[in-house]
Amino acid sequence: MTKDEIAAALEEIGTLLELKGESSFRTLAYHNGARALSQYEGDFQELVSTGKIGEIRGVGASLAEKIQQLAETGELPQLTELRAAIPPGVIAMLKIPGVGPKKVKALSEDLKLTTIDELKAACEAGTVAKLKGFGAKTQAKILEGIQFLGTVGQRVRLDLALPLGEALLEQLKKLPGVIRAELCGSLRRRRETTKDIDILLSSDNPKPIMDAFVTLPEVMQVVANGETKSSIVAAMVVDREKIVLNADLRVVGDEHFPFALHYFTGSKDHNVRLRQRAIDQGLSLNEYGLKGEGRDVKCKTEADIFAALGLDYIPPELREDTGEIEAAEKKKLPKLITVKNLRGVFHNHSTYSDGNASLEEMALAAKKLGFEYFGIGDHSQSLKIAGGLSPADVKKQHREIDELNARLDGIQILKGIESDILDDGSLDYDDDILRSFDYVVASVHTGFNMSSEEMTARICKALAHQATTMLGHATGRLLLRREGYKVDLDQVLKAAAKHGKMIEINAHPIRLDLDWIHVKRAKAMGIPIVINPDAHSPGELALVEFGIDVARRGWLEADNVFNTKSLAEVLKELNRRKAAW
DNA sequence: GCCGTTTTCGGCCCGACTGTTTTCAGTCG
Repeated sequence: MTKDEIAAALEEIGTLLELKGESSFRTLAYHNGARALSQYEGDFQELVSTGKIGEIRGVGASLAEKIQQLAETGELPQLTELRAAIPPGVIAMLKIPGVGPKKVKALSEDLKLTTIDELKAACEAGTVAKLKGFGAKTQAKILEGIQFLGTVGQRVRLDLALPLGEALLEQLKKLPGVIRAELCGSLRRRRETTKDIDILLSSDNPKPIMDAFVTLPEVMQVVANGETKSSIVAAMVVDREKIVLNADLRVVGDEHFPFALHYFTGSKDHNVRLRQRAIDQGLSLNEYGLKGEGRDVKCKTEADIFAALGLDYIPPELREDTGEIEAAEKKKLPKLITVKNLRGVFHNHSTYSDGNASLEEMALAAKKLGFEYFGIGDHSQSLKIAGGLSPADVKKQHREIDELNARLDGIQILKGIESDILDDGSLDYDDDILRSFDYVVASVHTGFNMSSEEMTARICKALAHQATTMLGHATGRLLLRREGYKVDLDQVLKAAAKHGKMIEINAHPIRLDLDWIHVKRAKAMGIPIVINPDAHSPGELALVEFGIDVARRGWLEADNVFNTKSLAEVLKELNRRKAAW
């Protein structure tokens, strides 16, 4: 077993033990061990062969033995037994918001429920409410949660789906007879979540390619295996999670490739509009070609298709029928930002709060990515659970930053804070301390159940505060896990514009908040956007790439994004803001 | 199950919130 597969197995044991009612400290040890293992950057095979797995911090004698066994045999009796004792449907119940291990244990043991469907039926019959510790409200909340899961379906986050899609694509590209191959669909458009993987390739000899596709190591199940289209269920461990997705492969002759690429990239709405445009010009567009009366319009690339229809090339991220065709016609498409435009980041954490690396380690990692500046934005004092900084901690951190800036070359650390927006909309320190920061990221972490009116007023008040530089994760959503708090984002955008504040695209792939639709609105209102990784470890700094995807989907150019500016320009602007306070 | 220049036993980020209770359990971040 690979390191990541073992980490996933430990994660699974931890979860299964939770459902059996094990001590939370013991189950936490499995989850911690899994994370420690997956983040280990040295040579894992060497650790296995020399029996030194226990040297990883967070892995003790017991876990080391289990890891060793999994690495050598791929099996562990403990895991096999746990899996046999707890049905997958019971584990799935954990995904219902508001339902944790204790509730699942009661539902599965006392009511003998084994699937979400059975749970739904039990709620509708009213039997759940009669269970000790449960009640009418809990029962209603569970039903609501199940409905939420239903609307989410089996979607998978971009950062988890992409590695699986790319793994399949790379293997296909190596096969003999493949001329061109690309990911299509929502993965190519870089949507936040995806429900299947679409792959297109061109070849003159599809049969052997199809046969190879349905026997790739990631294949769990073959759904269809034809000449031009095959479907599989594919699985891969990504970031300690087992990702399962449908994957479709379509093979076309190379002369059809650009048309099929455009067709299967979508979106559907974009395609409908483009086909209509073709009809208006006396042409007909489908996945096999662009045809006029008795003639084919030859196209070698997608750009040729757009050109034939009188349009500039439209990047996949913009193909949502939100005005891109009109803009392409007028040659007014944005020159989209790329990850190379970023010169620094502002919202990151260190061991001062809930990050897992020191300030210096984080700053050096930022330098390695080519950044000129690294802004720290640890949590503020009231967020105790995340190790929020007391005023004394702030002073200590600032002294360390001064010392590091004197010592380090090629990277400047900026003194920021992620200040909680308190329930009444005020910030989390008094003005004297707030003045000691170069900038303030204001974010909501508590009181998610407020009404939309209250939450909107709360955030708008924080935006009116002179110390606030930018708004962090605007809705607090966690993709496929938790809806954001209720807030009127249009009012928030108005307040940001009025007070000259920036808004963050939180690039962490579980958030991607502000979403691309509101990013586009923010751009139209002249609000500067900041792309922040919200990194809690050095490796997470690279997550900015997912923020770039959102920015591109929101039509942003480099000029619209504050952290494309040089260190000198950034300092000048931050100082200007402080001077105006 | 992990960890330790105060500990090899006894802790383990901890407080808010909700819904169930009548003093607390479960969930969340």
